[in-house]
Amino acid sequence: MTEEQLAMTAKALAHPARVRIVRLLAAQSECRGHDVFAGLPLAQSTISQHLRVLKSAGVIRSHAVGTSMVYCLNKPVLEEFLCALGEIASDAATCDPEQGDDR
Amino acid sequence: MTEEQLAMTAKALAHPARVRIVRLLAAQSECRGHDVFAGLPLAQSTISQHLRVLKSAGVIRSHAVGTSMVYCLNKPVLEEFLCALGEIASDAATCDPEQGDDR
DNA sequence: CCTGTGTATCGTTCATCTACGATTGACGAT
DNA sequence: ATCGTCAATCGTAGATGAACGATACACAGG
Repeated sequence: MTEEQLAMTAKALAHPARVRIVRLLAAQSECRGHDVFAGLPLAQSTISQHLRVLKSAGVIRSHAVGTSMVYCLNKPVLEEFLCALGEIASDAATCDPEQGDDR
Repeated sequence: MTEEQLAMTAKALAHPARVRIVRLLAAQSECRGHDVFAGLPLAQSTISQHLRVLKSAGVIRSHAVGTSMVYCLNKPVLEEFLCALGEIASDAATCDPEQGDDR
């Protein structure tokens, strides 16, 4: 995974409202738009925007059901992201103590 | 981990230059400032700023050695982040096909 | 046909991010 | 003392993000 791709996915997750959405979707598998809108203390238009960000990063997917939308996590994308980061982390030696921060 | 904390760490990783830095540090354990500055096609001041972002999110640590700085990953922080996200992802059912995106 | 519901999009405002050059401050070496 | 090196910080310009209300559109129900 390139640095751009990693950064893109991270950016999609870089806002509390979006993390919340991801958690909602994880908790209930498929989730109607109304439930998402009701699950956050934000205007509908704002949430719609967050959904778009998540979707264009590939973190979630959506499809219409009747008159409304259903959103769900795109698990593979999330997993690939975790995997790529995990590899980086496991490469790292556990840079020991020397404890404090200086300067 | 709260949504804010998750989002904060994600935000720290939400820029290609910062992902790059994290990769550099993972690759060489401890890394002199000069090497970081040389490893990216950006001005020194810009890189220094990115380092600060990573550091204040707790993703990296630093200490002075002689006249220069040494940076290293803060592995536990990275791991906690991965772990928290991993739990979310594993909660999620694999929201099947219905394939396409609509609307 | 009119109305309401469910979402997306537009336009705007304010805040934050990114990048840079210039500057600063600490330290070593000459 | 003077200079060069290393890294952080300042100040600024331009880009992007976040939030909102208003509006637009598709469709279902009456």
